Parts: sequence; structure tokens; C-alpha cells
Amino acid sequence: MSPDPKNIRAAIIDAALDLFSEHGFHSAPMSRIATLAGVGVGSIYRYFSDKDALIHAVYEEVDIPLKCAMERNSNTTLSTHLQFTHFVTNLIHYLRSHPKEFRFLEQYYNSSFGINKVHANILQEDGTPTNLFSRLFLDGQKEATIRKLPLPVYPVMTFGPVSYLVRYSLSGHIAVDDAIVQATAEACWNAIKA
Amino acid sequence: MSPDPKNIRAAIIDAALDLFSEHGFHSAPMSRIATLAGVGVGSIYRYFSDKDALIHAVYEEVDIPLKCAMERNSNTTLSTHLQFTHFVTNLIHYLRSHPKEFRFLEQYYNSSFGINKVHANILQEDGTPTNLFSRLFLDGQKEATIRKLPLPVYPVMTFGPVSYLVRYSLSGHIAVDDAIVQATAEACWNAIKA
DNA sequence: ACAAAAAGAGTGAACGTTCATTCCGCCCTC
DNA sequence: GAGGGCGGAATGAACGTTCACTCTTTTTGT
Repeated sequence: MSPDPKNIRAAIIDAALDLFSEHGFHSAPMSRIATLAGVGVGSIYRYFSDKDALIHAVYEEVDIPLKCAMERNSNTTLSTHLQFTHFVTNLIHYLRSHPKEFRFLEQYYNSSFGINKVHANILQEDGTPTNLFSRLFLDGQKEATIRKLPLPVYPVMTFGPVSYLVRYSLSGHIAVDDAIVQATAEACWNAIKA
Repeated sequence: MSPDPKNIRAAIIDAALDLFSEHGFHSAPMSRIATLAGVGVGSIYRYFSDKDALIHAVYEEVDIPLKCAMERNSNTTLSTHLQFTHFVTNLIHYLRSHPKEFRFLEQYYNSSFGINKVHANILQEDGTPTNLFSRLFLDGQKEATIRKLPLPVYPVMTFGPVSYLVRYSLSGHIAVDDAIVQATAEACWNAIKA
């Protein structure tokens, strides 16, 4: 078997995501990542200069499908209300069905690695919306279906509840069903609607 | 100087909180905690059986004043609306003025240490409110000023936005002023009001 | 077309460092 | 002078990273 370099790289990132999300960055030794990926330790360093680079690479890999999931199912013919609640429920469902990715991201953003990436995801410097979410509340403000609030309040009232709910859900102590997801999405909407 | 055992213990916990919140559990060596606390490494083990026990002890120490802060300034003569927004703004102000405690708690709850403590803080098993916050929304439901929602939604729509906003605030990328805090508290209220 | 050589990917034992924890001599108090 | 808390060097385990080596693939020379 001639291992495709792309496969090896992907296998390493996969294994790293597994172990990072389950044990944390500092309790996931490179040796164990290598074993799980089915490669030698040294091989990891052919693809990533050091452990930090691997962590950032996992982030890049996790971020792409997440952003896709957030853009998916946007139907601009629907009312702002429905677009918003769909956005929230979509996001919750995606994160709940990708617990490894969710736990990795929480850890990444809470560590020194991802501190600088937290806010860049919402708006560009000049206020241009970079994604579905930003367009949504700017449009809603214009058509007066969404209250005018200080800009940071919108992501706070959206991603705050979402990440908290998903954390609850994954902790296993609270049974999160569709009714709760739906109620949360509606509550988020009530928080910002005109 | 005759070192009071209580003071040594407190100094160790203080130093640990400093270093844990700034560098994370795994990058805060016992030796540095000892140096910062002004004691020998060995002395730490006189008060705490191991590092895990120290981490849990810091949590206990941080949790007490936080719970106090959440109960403080409750004025049952005010409307549920005002009691709720006061609760939220109080909590935000407390966490913003105690960044070390906030960062420690985020780390603690996101690690294997605090996973089991996440949900216990809201309600007892039988649904009895254990604190001001729970009483608030149960009362609000009775007097119909707060919408009937699945129980987990209330903490999700309160602590979610709060922790997200404080995280924003402490990241330094976004200037969080009183207007934003006030707007967030109102938005939280709109999320759950009848 | 074939052999020889060069290139390059993959490996894992070995290294140096860092850390939690231990242990023993010191010193303070009584 | 006895006892016990205290300090910090010593210890050993665990980790990230390196590097000399093997094996496979590609290129070169004839």
C-alpha cells in the first residue's frame, strides 16, 4: 500500500481531533495521536512543524464544515423571523451531532490559541456582513423586524444560548429534545425582534 | 513571622487562581504556584493531597463569593422584570470585575474537573429552586409575567448570553459599556417574558 | 530495458526538558 | 531538646521533538 500524503495528513488531523476533544490539548500526547492515526510519531512532524501547528490545522479543518453548515438551508424568500430561527436550530443540530468538533472549538476559543479568532467571525472591520448571520440582522434592522441594538448584542444573544444549550445537551444531564431546541430558537428571536 | 495555617492555605489558593486563570491548569506548575504564594513546593502538599485537589479547592473558593454576588441586591418588592434585569447586570458586572475568577470557572467547567457540577447549580432534583435565580422565574411563571418554557431554557437564555458577553468583554476586542450590558439584560428579559 | 543511484517519505528509539510528587534536613516553638 | 511544620533539592515519569536509519519510488546512466 502506498499511502497518499493527503490521507496521512487527514488521518493525523482526525486522530488529533478525537484525542483533543476527549482529553484536552495537554493530555493528548503526540505519541498517542500517532498511534491512533496509524503512523509513526516522526511522521506527524513531516506534516506539521509542531504541536501548535497541528492544533491550528485541526481548527481550520473543523471550521470549514461548520461555516458551511451555518450557511446551508438559507432561504431568502422566508421571513426574517423564520430565517433566524432556522439558523439557530440548524446550528444547534449541527453542533449536537458533531460533539467532537464542538468540544474542540470550545477548548480552542477558550485557550490562547483561538483568542484572536473569536470576534473576526461576525463582522469585518468596516461593518460589512461576512456571512448569513450578519446579513440577517442587518436586513432585519432595515425592515424593522429586528430591534436596533448595540451590534455585539446580536451574536451574544445567539451564540451564547446556542453554545450553552449544546454544552448542556452533551453533558448528558439534561435531555434536550426538539421542543427545547425550538423553544430556545424562539426565545433568541424574542430577544432581538422589534 | 509565624505563618497562620489559614493564611498559607489562602495564599496558595490565591496564587493558584492567578496562574490557573492566566496560563491554564497544565501550564501552571506547582513550583511556580509555590513561589508566587511565597511558600515551598512541599508545603502545598501539606494542605492539598495533589494538584487536582488544589484545583477543586480553588473552585470551592471562587464559587462562594460568586453565589453571594448572585444573591446580593435582590429586592423582592421590585417587579419581576426589574429583579431579573438587575440579576443579569449584577452578574455581568461581578464577572467583569473578577476576570481571574471568570476565566478559571470557564476552564473548570470546560474540563473534566467540573463537568458534573454544571447543572446542579440551577435546580434541585425535585424542582425546588435553590437560589434567587430559580425563584425568580418560578414566581414569574405564576404571576404570568414570564412565559412558560421548558425549564432548561431559562438558564440557557440567561447564563449563555452573560458568559458570552463577558468573554467578549475580557477579550478586549470589543468595548463593552453600560449601554451594551443594559441592552443585553433587556434582551434576555425579552427572551423569556410573557 | 535494466541496474544503479539518488531522493524522499516514514519510523521510533533516544534526548533534553518539564512537571508533580517525595523526602529529608532545617528551624521555630514550646 | 523534642516535635512538627516548612523548604527546596532530588526523583522519576511523561512529554515534545529530533535524527539516524529503512524502505519505497523516481531518476539517471548505459
